[in-house]
Amino acid sequence: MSLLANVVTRFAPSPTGLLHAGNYRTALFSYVYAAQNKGKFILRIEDSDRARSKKEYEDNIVESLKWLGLPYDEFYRQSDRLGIYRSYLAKLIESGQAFVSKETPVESGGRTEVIRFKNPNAKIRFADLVRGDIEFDTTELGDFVVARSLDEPLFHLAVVVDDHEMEVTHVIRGEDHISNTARQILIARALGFDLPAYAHVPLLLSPGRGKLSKRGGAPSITAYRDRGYLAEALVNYMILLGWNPGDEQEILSREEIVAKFSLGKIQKGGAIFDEEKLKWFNRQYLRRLSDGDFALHASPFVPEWLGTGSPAFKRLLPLLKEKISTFGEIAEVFDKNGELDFVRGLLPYAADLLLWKKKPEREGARAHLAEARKLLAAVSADHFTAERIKDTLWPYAEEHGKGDVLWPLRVALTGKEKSPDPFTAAALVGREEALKRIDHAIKYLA
RNA sequence: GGCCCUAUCGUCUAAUGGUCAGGACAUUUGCUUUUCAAGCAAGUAAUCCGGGUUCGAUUCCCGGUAGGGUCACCA
Repeated sequence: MSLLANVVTRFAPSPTGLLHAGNYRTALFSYVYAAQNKGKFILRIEDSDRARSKKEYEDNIVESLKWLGLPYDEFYRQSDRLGIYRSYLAKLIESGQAFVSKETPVESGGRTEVIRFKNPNAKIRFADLVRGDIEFDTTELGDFVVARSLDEPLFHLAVVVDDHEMEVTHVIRGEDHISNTARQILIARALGFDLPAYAHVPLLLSPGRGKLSKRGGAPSITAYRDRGYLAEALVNYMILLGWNPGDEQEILSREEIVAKFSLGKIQKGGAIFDEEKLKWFNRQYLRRLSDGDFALHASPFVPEWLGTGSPAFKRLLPLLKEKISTFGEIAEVFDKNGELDFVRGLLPYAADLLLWKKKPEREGARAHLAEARKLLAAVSADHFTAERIKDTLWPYAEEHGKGDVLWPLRVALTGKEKSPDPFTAAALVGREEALKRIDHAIKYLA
């Protein structure tokens, strides 16, 4: 990959709502492309619509980028740059390429004049880095509005001025901007600017194949964080939506992504965001975490009675690591009726649950339980590990039928239809508690 | 509706003017120390349709169809 000189890309969202994965995927493309070329990545808040823009959304954008690990080199806010737009607007008017237009207000109290761009009605053609040549006849656009007044520039004017002033070389954005490009090129030409390269990436689609949108129920990026997804997993999944390195590798480190990325290999069709596959990626990343990092990420979801510092959590950790796809699931497994809440205490269960459905014999179950108890009692508290317990019980279980012995034991220990194996369960609750629960089950069956 | 864009398994995608059209997720089945999950193994599953060009097209061209985007004093 040859290095392009002075690459500058930007992510230019408007803070009018919480942004979703589709928005951040284009940010990711921009970031990666800049990083690959050792260029600059700019965050520009497009808040020229003052009425709809909110600081909280801007904060969320900054927070999301930080979480995803997409640091920007420069930060701008359009509302801080009104003077700049004003001077360019004045230039356009002076040269006769824009004019103040008298309007009849559509609604009462509406504006009576706006600034319109004098459309030369040209055919615009540009080479898109993703989709090739695109041609537009701008005649149909008419003399479009570029500002409400000198101090109230509109989107197209602000974008063109900013991209020029910030020396943006590559405009990487969603394909919903394709038809805006012609207008923006017209303005840039009028101002005598050099044009940036354009790369319009396909949109992310909802499962219903519509554009991913807030209204369509698309979660914000911070919602994924709050549900216990790993940023690296999300980034890995997002970069593969509409792009791939050309081989069959799917798990890609940040370095590999930056090294292998290429605008030309971006897909032209839209891609559906599939949460199932995201979960799979998350599981892959989650399993590679060290125990310390795992505990750190798990912490917000671990119930208070457990705590990540407890010995109990330490024992639970390997189990959790293979059981969950997202950290949010930790809260579920420890919930009442969750798979692992037996660790906290035994919930009432039906005596019949102790009977293995393939051979539901009360007496047999009772006898096996009694024998298992005897074997278990022989293991000292110091050696009460899943491995040791298994070694102790295994020969007996083999001899008398694994299901016959193990099923009742597991239910006695956990009170649940679904749970970890009885050896692990016993180790998890500890020797005293395990014996107590087995005693309880034996009485229960009497 | 005008304009623009797109089209490979259910989903994300790979590949090629000649391949058994490959991989991953999901799904199905089997295996693994009782259950559930995980893991492992195997299986099902795709080139939108119609014309051309060509010895040969999923690949190139045209048309159709379908889907998406956009048509603001929003961005």
